[in-house]
Amino acid sequence: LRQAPARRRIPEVTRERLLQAAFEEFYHWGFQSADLDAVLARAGLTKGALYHHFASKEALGHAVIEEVIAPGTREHWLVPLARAVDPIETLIGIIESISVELPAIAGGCPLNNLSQEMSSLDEGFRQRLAAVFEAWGSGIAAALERGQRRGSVRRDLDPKDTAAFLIATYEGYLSLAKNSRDGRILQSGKKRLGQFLETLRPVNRGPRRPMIS
Amino acid sequence: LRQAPARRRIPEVTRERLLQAAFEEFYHWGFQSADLDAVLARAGLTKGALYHHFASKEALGHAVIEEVIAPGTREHWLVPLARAVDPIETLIGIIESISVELPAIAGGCPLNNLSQEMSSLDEGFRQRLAAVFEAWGSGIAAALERGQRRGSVRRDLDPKDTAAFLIATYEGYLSLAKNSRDGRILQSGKKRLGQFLETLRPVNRGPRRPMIS
Amino acid sequence: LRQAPARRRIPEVTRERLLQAAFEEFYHWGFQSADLDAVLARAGLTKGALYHHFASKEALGHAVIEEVIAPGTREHWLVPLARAVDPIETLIGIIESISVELPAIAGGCPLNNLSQEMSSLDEGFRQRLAAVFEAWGSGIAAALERGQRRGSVRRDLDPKDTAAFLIATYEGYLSLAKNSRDGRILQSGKKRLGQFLETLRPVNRGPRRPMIS
Amino acid sequence: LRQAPARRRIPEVTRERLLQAAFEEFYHWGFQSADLDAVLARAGLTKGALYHHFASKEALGHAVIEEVIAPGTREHWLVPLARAVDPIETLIGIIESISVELPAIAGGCPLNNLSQEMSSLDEGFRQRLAAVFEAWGSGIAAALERGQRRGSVRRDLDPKDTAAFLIATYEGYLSLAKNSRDGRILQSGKKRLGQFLETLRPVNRGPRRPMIS
DNA sequence: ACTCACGGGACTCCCCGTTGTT
DNA sequence: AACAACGGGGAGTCCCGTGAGT
Repeated sequence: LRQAPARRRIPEVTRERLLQAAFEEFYHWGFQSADLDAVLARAGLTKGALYHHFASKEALGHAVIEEVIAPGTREHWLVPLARAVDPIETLIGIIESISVELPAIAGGCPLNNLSQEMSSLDEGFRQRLAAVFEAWGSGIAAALERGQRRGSVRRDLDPKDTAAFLIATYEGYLSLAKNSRDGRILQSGKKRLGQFLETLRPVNRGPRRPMIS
Repeated sequence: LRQAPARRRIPEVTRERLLQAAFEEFYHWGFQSADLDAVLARAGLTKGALYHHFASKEALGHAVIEEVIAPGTREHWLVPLARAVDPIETLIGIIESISVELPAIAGGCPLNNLSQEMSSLDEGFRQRLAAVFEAWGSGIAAALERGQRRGSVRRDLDPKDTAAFLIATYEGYLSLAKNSRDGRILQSGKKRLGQFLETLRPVNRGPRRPMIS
Repeated sequence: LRQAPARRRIPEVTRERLLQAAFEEFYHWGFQSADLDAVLARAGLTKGALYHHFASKEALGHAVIEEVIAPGTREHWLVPLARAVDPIETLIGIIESISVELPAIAGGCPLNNLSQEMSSLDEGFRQRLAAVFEAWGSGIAAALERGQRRGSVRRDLDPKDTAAFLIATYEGYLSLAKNSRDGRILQSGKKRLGQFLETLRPVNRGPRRPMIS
Repeated sequence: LRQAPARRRIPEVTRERLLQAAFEEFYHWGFQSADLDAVLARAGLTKGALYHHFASKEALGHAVIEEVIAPGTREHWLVPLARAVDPIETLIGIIESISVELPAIAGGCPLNNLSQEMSSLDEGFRQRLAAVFEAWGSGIAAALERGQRRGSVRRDLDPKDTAAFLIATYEGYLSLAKNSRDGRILQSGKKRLGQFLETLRPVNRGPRRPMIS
């Protein structure tokens, strides 16, 4: 009549489940309006587990940025770019892979969502989010620089500036698409960004001229 | 020519004060986290006045979109564009006029803020915000079309598409600037957008070639 | 270009509309939970009219008892009984006329409803309601006494006591029917009361013996 | 044999204290007008405890019916009747035991009070209250039937109908007494009900004739 | 390491009543 | 006599956090 071994208590797993559940609730409701009880229900845990691993809701939010959102950006953008031989081709591939289906666009970009909501309210959020944006921009810029050195990217462009333009336009289109619930607007954005990326190639490599230095 | 002491019981003024105070609180804290008591304190009114003019916080939010945010967009973008002889010059002027000072960029775009927060949570918000985006895009597109007919805008571009690109990039840069608290990133964006707008001019009018059709 | 004569202001009519609307709202929601704004909407009037005619919600409630409920009891019970040649026949007729349809029984007895809710909370209500009950009981008792003098009612019964029994049983059945939403229970009660009333006839007039003195 | 200091964190006790305090407040003020803060003050607890045990005021009301009022009826009526050898004697005993003192009659019957107030407003209340009435009536009817089989109750009466008459008249008298604040009216009712119950005995057992078949 | 019961502070909404006005 | 605008006090609900216990 022994008790089943049940779920072994593995703190790392518990922490990960909390982070994942919190990410999903924050993503849907925003950080401030998210309900910790809903997070716990989703994770199948209780208050005690949460406050054992995190000091407060705010700390949980910070951890979500650092341990869920930042790694997500890394996997989606930075890792492929770091491995890329031709950064432009890689960026085009990433842009292409963005879903234009409703469930995806209706949620928007987690990073941008949190940033819009919290960056002006909590300095701890802002700095952590800024760090993610910075890493994102730096990763793109570094890839472009390597491309410049290797000859796959025009030399007369500013990598940092170009990266910022890419990110801004990308986030802007996601934002518009989220509100309009219209996949076509995102489709149009993907096309524009693709065309822009083509102009970043060296002149002798293609017939196109650069749009913006 | 003395103004009456007034101040007492002018419903239009009261309503306007409520809307303005609500706009400011919503702009700062987001809609869901905004405190109606703070709105009332800012407006110098009480619960009775609010409940008399608006059925709920949600109704107040809807009214803020329609009666504060939408008119703001109209005044800033649509009116100048409607009067414009050269739409490109006008758009460049508007872009130029954007402040890069911290207090301005730290808040972000009211329209985009509300949209990010509420469009996926409340259909009433989403539709009203979408209507503002739609009017904004249509206003730019109409101005570009007129420019095409009058010869001040290249004929080989799609007005709607171009308008969407402008808005997306504009909002994206505002978003990045808000989080980074760095005016330089917005400065860079303004420059990029200005350069892009120049490429929309007819070819014979300038030496530049268009970047994106 | 003269303004239409519109509704002439007839204070008595306004007061009556307020009382009627208040009665209906109180009947449905109970006094404490009734909403004065709903009363006014039903009456097609506004706060000013109400507080011109009544000092407070409480005063309105008092007036409803005295000017709506009490007259209702008078018309339904006292007037027929006062005119009655044979009080027993008259009482049977009144009992027979009670509707067993759902909309009627679901509301219950207005007098009893208010009494249950308010008599232990507000002495002003209690006294006015007690006065209505007292008049009701006295009216039945007086009719029975006249019947006794005229020979149409058994002389070995106490009129006051018999009246109280009638009212109690009548209200009790209405109460049960209201909760059960079952007309059959009220039907059964009407039958019982009718049989009881028959036993009040003098012995030589019918074969039955009285149940309770 | 010392009792632990206890008092801390025994959910069943806490829940019971909430139910009891709620019952008393509802009994005095009516459900809708009862103040949850008063309930909590009476129970010596706070909002958190209430919200932990009950989802809403409505749920608390439902629980009060099922866990306070229904058991009260069971103990007072159903248990004695279930054990009764002579149901008529038992019923007379119960009726006799009703207090005619002011504090008791001023409150009225908790079941009837709630029923009057809520049965037409909330279907959840109505059904739960109807279930209590149904159990009450069935308990009396079952006891009468047993009496009929054993010869202690007249066979020419309908048990269900007779039970309904008893309950209706009982509740009606309580209602009148509550409003009049006069114990004599309830005294009179108890006498009437006692006399009626005597007529339910078999004919050969006593000299009396039945009043109502 | 995690559970459960509970504390307690807002926040939105409701609604009675008042005031200035026509 | 009646209206519209507004004052202002809670009421019910929500939800973050704590603490004893296992």
